[in-house]
Amino acid sequence: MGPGSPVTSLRQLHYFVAVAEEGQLTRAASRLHIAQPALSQAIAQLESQFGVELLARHARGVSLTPAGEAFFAKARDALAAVADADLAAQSHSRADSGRVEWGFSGLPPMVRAPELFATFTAANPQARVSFRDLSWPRGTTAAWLQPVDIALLFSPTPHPDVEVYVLRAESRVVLAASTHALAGRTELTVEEILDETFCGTHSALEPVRAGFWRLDDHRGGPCHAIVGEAANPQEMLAVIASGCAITTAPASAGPTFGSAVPGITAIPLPDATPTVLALVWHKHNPNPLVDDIVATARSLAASASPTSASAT
Amino acid sequence: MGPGSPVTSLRQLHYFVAVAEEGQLTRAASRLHIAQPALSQAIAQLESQFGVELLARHARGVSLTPAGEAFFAKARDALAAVADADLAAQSHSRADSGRVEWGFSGLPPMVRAPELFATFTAANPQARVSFRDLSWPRGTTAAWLQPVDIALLFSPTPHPDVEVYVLRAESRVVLAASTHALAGRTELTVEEILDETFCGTHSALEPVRAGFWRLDDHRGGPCHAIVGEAANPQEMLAVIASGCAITTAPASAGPTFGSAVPGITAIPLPDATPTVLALVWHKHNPNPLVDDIVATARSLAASASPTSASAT
DNA sequence: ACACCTTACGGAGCACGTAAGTATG
DNA sequence: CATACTTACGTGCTCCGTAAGGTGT
Repeated sequence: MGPGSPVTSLRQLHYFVAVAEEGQLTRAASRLHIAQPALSQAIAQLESQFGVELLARHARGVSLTPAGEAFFAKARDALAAVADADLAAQSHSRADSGRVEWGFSGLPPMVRAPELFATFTAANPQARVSFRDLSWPRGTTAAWLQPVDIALLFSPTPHPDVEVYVLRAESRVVLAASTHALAGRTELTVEEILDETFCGTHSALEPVRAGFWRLDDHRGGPCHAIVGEAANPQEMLAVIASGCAITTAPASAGPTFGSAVPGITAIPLPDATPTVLALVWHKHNPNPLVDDIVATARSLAASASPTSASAT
Repeated sequence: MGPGSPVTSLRQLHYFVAVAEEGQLTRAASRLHIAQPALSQAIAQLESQFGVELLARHARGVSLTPAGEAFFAKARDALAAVADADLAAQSHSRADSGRVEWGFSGLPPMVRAPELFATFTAANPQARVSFRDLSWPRGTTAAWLQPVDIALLFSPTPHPDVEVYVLRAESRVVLAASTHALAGRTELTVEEILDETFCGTHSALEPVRAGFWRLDDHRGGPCHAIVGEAANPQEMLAVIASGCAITTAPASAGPTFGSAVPGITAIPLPDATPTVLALVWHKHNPNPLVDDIVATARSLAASASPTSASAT
């Protein structure tokens, strides 16, 4: 709008944010899959456009000037806003062409909820479904499921923009390496394992979610010992299998993981608070197939046992 | 972040927003200063990236599909966020190089507040000042003064991110054409002119601000007759000079306008609620010269009469 | 017949990669 | 001397403008 405004390009914003996050041009360049001199040029161009030094160069890399800090914060917001616009358009694209994208974390929808999935696909044979592994929720639930139409999630954190429909409650099991001291047990109590070493999760995870699987709610506080920084179920399994930590998991995940990874056993933990498996989706999602999925889930619950499922 | 995301360019966002606002490719292209086929290509590219029709083409132009509507809203937000990042960097640029940009509407700072301006420039001879005519505030006060460091504004609307320092209160005058029925009067009362035809303002102006100058606060409601849609003082003067409407204005503007535009007279309106002239600037503005200006204003007020000015 | 949008094609600018140069600990 | 950033230069891509082709009122 304003005459003579420098009008930065999105490319510059992406590049600058990468550099700010990495603290080094060389590493940022490799993350961006471009040559390092190209990045150097792009940043120089950005600085000359504004007439400010955004980066302070020193031998070990670069750091942000005050101006750089301010611009960094705004640039991240701007990129998020652009991504949001992108995703809105893609969502409509799927809605218009009869496609629907499921999000999940760990095990795919047809394993987590076979009846629901089978019933839906049988009733909508023309619908083209696709899947995306979302790892674990970082930031809010709304941000997490932004790239998909609907997702399956254990014990979702409520969010004003997100609708939730609970499919079922599940008891929990302890996952431990076969070499672990607890591996021989056929059943455990929460009391017995509160002081065990648990597997840690990525720092960007919602603390309340991360703590749930480590029994923080039973203990009333954080674990005494945490090992690892898993960002998704696969990484966590690796830590568990190595024998240095344990975790809890939904009961339905036990057999699958136990058979998939030879070195891991699942031990029932009946007195832990159960976890709930839920469908989550954005309010005002334009995709009619999302409504179909939820309707399918509702009718399944009604036909199975009229009071077993509830909506929020 | 997400693999395989279409990553729209800022250029596409600008183009799409222009088309959506104009409702026509041809007009949008001329507004963007590009040829119309280039726009057609760019929009087509955007649509093929997403796989949705954003625009419905018909003979008289284009309209937005539901997907287009959703994307339009997000695209505007994204562009605003990018512009915000731009302006933050520019603000730091001025701060680092000893420059400061004044915003104003109508008459420049050295006319509105000569002492303040002269004292500041005398004390900071090395400071390079620049000016920008911001027309009248559209949207919030914060958005209005985004492109500048500090601005002079009559009766600013409060905003949580904006600091205000009141310089002085001013009585108001009526501006009318020399041919107007009221032109012969040497003084008027609010009562006498409540039912006059007033000059209208651009629809995007804050209603509370626009109404103030049409005496809505005295009348307790909107004018009975409004003519014109002025977006800035110059356009309003044109309407006034044409004789079909009147307006109120700060007393200090009367002599200037009266002498600048021969066909206009200013008539005192002593019983109207006074207007206040204030400095406004963003909280956390990084430019030290902004603090200098405010400090100068404070010390001037203190030396003139210890209780005449106040800060909020 | 007019107004608007689309397709076709050639040219200019720019962003990238490779290679050589500079500074700092 | 190793690491990290900068400058130099050639190339390919993309975006734009001109020109010609559609389509509905």
